Amino acid sequence: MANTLRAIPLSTVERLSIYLRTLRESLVEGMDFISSTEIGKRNDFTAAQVRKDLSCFGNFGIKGTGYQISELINTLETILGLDREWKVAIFGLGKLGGALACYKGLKSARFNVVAIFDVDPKKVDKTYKNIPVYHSDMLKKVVREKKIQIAIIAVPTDSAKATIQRIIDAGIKGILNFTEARVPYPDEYILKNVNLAGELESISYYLIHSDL
Amino acid sequence: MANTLRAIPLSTVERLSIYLRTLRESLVEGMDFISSTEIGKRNDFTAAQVRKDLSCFGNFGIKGTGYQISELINTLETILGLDREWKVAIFGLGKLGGALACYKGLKSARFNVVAIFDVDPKKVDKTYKNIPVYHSDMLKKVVREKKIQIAIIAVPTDSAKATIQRIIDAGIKGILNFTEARVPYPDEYILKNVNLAGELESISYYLIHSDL
DNA sequence: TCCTGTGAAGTTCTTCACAGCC
DNA sequence: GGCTGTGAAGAACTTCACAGGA
Repeated sequence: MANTLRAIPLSTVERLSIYLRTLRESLVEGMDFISSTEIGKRNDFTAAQVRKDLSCFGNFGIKGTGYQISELINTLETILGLDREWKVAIFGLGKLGGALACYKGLKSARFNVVAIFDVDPKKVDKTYKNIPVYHSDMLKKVVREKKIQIAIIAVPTDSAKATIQRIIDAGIKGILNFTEARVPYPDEYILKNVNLAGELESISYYLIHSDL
Repeated sequence: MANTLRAIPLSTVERLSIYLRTLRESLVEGMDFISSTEIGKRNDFTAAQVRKDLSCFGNFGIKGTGYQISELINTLETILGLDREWKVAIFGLGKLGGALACYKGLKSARFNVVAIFDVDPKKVDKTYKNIPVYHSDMLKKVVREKKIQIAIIAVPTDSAKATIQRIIDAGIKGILNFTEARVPYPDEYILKNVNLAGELESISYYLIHSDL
């Protein structure tokens, strides 16, 4: 059954993103319908997992046939909130911040970078790839005026904690953090950490512990 | 009890990285011992979780006192394989690849970028930040000569699948993939995906579904 | 007293297996 | 025959709660 927004696990939501990518890919390949088995095969999930995930939100499939691809794409985009434009700000115009500002995957997925913040006088009050660069002191004002909803943190480690705190205080509820700083945040916020060092460290762990 | 390398869940390994960061931080603060409660508090885990994770690998704590910080740092570094140098290659010298090549967190954690691969004649056969840049055709030869163990993928989407396949064929067993491509890989390999769009999509999901 | 280490209990997530429909 | 949707079973992970040592 369907359509509750209660208690969907994060892992399910993350898989929806992956299913969506697979659906777009198979649409490009000219397919009309796709089965849970095929979605699973392309991503190394079980078919039951795929069906269970989708059934959290409704009955989208046709028995004996599978899922109508273009329809399911629309459905998943709506579920994930990709049917609207999100206003994103990047904090820190270093190498990583610059790379993220240029990243094609963002714009194409309705994540629109409308502001960059930095503290370097040489960077501030100019534009970078047509995106205005503001001094971080302008945070609250710009966030209010531009209705920024999502922050991406790519500042140096030593200023990360303070930056995140100010972003929380400014009321930006969605935060993607590329730094190592960890900051407590209110329940109604969502803060996700991407930890490059941590990823490599678990790779290192498994490389030395997979005996064989 | 202790010290089996059986069946440690990925989530435990990933938390070890986080504990390690916390330990280094508290060492800098001048602490000698730290309790599971304090480690938990700084990262939003329960104390029992911290103790259970650590107890997978041995009895490192002192009852009534906690964990001796510098000792536990050494222990975790050994467990995670950070007591050796890892040779890393970056594939794709675009904005992201360049940012990763410069990233301080890598070198300081024993991940040494010893080669960059690209196909652009303007970039190949030069150095970038003192790291030699090779044409991707040289993959097998360079991997063998430099004993590269870990690959970071930052190539454009359309060449990603083929690149990853060639890296697998070349026998690099640890792969960190920043592209959207998904490729099946042998069991003894470890391939981790960092999906920026996916992270933002789950933020988007929770922003619209946290009623309140 | 304080804090660890850990069985047992509890919770959450995944897979199984099959009824029902195309 | 093929495939979905789903309750039930199973597996995996987390928390509880307490014995025991510093």
